Amino acid sequence: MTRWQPDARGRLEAAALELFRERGFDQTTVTDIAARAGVDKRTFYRLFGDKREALFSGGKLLEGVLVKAVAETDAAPFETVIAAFQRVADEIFADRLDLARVRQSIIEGSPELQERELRKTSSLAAAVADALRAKGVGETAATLATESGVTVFRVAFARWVAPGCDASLTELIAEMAAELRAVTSAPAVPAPNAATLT
Amino acid sequence: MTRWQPDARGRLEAAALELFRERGFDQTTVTDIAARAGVDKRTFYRLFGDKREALFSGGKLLEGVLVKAVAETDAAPFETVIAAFQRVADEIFADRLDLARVRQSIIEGSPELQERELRKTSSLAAAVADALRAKGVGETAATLATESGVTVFRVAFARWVAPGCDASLTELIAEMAAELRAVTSAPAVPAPNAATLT
DNA sequence: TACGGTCATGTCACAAGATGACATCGGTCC
DNA sequence: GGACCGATGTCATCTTGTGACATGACCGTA
Repeated sequence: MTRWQPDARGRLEAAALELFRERGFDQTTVTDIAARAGVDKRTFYRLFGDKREALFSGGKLLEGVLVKAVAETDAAPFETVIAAFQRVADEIFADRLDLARVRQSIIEGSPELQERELRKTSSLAAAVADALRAKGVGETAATLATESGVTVFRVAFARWVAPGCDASLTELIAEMAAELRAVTSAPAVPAPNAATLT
Repeated sequence: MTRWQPDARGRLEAAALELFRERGFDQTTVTDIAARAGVDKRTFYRLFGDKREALFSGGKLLEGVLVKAVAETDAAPFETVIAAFQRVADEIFADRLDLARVRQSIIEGSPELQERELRKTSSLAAAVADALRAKGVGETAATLATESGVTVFRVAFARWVAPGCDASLTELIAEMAAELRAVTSAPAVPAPNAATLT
């Protein structure tokens, strides 16, 4: 039998990232991942629900920071969510651009991973909305502010990891938030020009 | 060999819906579905990419109506998307509330199906954003208006299928759009009271 | 009627994902 | 030492999903 391996979880995550990058997600079997990490396939499934989860372990950390930020911020719902994402951008993503790009390119190469990412995002949104409701924000407002905030973050994130972008994620979030406000503000009535803050 | 069956696709969709409702998604095998429809498992996989797809066949129709509506409407981006969803609500969903409820309850019972639904929604959004860009709407505005519109639709839809709701989907969409505008409008400056249309 | 296409389907085989049941090893507590 | 326990390995099995090939129905043509 193979000797016991410390930090099986970390080793498996690293092995999975490497293999997905080298051969692609579909071309990598769970047995391959386990072999590279020096553990059994069964151990992989005890630590991760399925093959995709090996790529999405950071989700819990993200959720924690986000929820905490929401709880601590005192502003209107949408502004609170935006501020929370900006905090996450600083604390978690700022110095991990390269990793983010690798992960993103792996995800883009597999529909299965795209689905999983959407679900993770959705679950994150649910947590944020809960945090907002816990502060007394109404049901509908909490949902809409959260979803809008998530949209802003997603678009900003996509720009951030796109090649040839030198802006910081935090800046991009601010820009996209402003754009979203402009786009959803009351329709310009047939009058000549409506004054909007830009 | 089993006799040939007309409309294999329709039979399989119906069989899948029945079985998912009776036993749940996980407890139903593709072989079960095929057997009830009177065809072979292999035929199922030729008509549907995977087990989940049997529940999501209407997506293409939806996308078509939506894109057409966007192309034909002449208004600001966000308003265009909202109007398009309202048209879909009238033309497709209005008289299918019961079916929508059954489908929804099946989806809620399976994480895999939730993932697939999110992807379908995402793909729908991409199509709408493309339609918007085709009308000359800028890249960012198209994305943000679309995502916001989709959010409005999703929230409205959730209310619509919730038990004890008697409003029409179209009305709910209008309400949620107004709410979203209110939530994302510029933050109330420290001034006493900001006037907003409610 | 016979012939040759083509298209959908059935049949068989199989890799990979995922899970349950059980054995085993290392350490811990008494 | 010996009982206990948690993490791991091993084995068996089911299900998903796919490739390769055979068959049978249908269609136009000679």
